Amino acid sequence: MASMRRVPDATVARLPVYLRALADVGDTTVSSESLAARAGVNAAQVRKDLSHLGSYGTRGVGYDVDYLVRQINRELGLVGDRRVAIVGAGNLGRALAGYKGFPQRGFRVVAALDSDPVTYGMRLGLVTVEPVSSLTEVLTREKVDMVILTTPATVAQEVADLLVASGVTSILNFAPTVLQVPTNVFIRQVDLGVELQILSYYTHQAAASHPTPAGASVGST
Amino acid sequence: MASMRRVPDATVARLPVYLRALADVGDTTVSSESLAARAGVNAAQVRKDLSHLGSYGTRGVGYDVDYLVRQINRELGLVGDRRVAIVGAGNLGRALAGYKGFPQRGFRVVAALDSDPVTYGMRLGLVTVEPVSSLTEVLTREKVDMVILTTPATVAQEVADLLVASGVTSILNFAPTVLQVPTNVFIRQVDLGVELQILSYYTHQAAASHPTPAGASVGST
DNA sequence: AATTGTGAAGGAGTTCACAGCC
DNA sequence: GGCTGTGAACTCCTTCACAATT
Repeated sequence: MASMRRVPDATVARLPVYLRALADVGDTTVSSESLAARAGVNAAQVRKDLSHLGSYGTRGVGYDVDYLVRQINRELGLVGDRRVAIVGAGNLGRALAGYKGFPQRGFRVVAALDSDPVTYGMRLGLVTVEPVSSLTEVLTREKVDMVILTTPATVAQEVADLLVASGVTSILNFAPTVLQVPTNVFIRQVDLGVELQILSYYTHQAAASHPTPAGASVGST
Repeated sequence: MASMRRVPDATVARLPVYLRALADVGDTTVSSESLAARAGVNAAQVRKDLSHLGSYGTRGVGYDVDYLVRQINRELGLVGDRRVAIVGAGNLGRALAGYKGFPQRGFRVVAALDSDPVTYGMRLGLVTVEPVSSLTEVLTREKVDMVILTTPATVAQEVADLLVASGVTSILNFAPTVLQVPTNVFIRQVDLGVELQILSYYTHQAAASHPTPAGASVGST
């Protein structure tokens, strides 16, 4: 049965991966087994995950690819384009402004802001860097849905407070800081240093078991 | 008791966060409560996590900050500097080459490679882009410990095969692809599109419950 | 008095295994 | 015969609650 609302967090985290995998299925239908292989998970997992969205498969056949893609997109709230602002125009912010993967998946970078006057007027991809002092105005003008935060850690909390005050409720945070925000604001944290450190642990462990370097591949979330 | 080897994955993923949090504790000791607040987790969680490394705290007092930092670093295998190569010198690869957070945490970018002749000789931070055709040679010459993969998705698997053949066992993959690698190779996947899509889900859900926009903050891993 | 370390309870996520359907 | 949907078993992770320790 479909409705018994609330999809588990772990499932939500995998739906985008299924979406990615479905993009290069040649056929019009796909089995849980085949989709699982492409997404790098267990087939039972795929079936359980998809069952949370409803009974969209056909026994003996599999899932209709196009239909499934539509259902997952709907569940993720990926309807029209999402409008994204990048706050912090350093190395990383500049690279993300031009990242092809965003427009491909429906995320349009519509503004870039920084606190350093040197950057004002710089062109990043399709937008021009504006002063962070006009934050609220820019967010309103560009109808921003979500913010990518790429400031130094030292000012990240301060900027986050401003964002919250301006009504932003979705932040993808690259600053290596645990942001304090109200509970109605959603944060996803990406810390590249942390990723490398975790990787370091597993590599180190595998190396420690000298003779047999057998280990397990480590996923993400 | 300390040893009953094997620290749970969930704990490993939090150790770097504790490390980050410990960096700006002013005092010489810290309580699980205080550390938990800084790291954004529950105090019992902190205690259980740290108990996996051994009994390094003092009842009634807390944990000695310096000592704890050393123990966590040791557990993560963060001893000397780690040598990192960036494969794929596009937008993202170039930005990561100059990312300050890496050297700060002991990750030195010692090489950059790309398949496009236009990029050969380009200076990224401290290194010069070399052709991916000399991959094996460069990895050996620079004693590379881990690779950051920032190629387009289309060639990511192909390049990963090359890396594996050259003996690389740690890959931080930014390409939106599930890489097929032997079990002795460790992969961490960072997919920026996926992060935004997950964020989109929670935002969308919160918006759907119209009148009361109360939600929960979403962590990362 | 304060705070750790941990057994036990509780919750979440995964995998199995098979009935049910095409 | 092939494949989904799902209850049940299992494993992993989190939180509670308190005895042990300084």
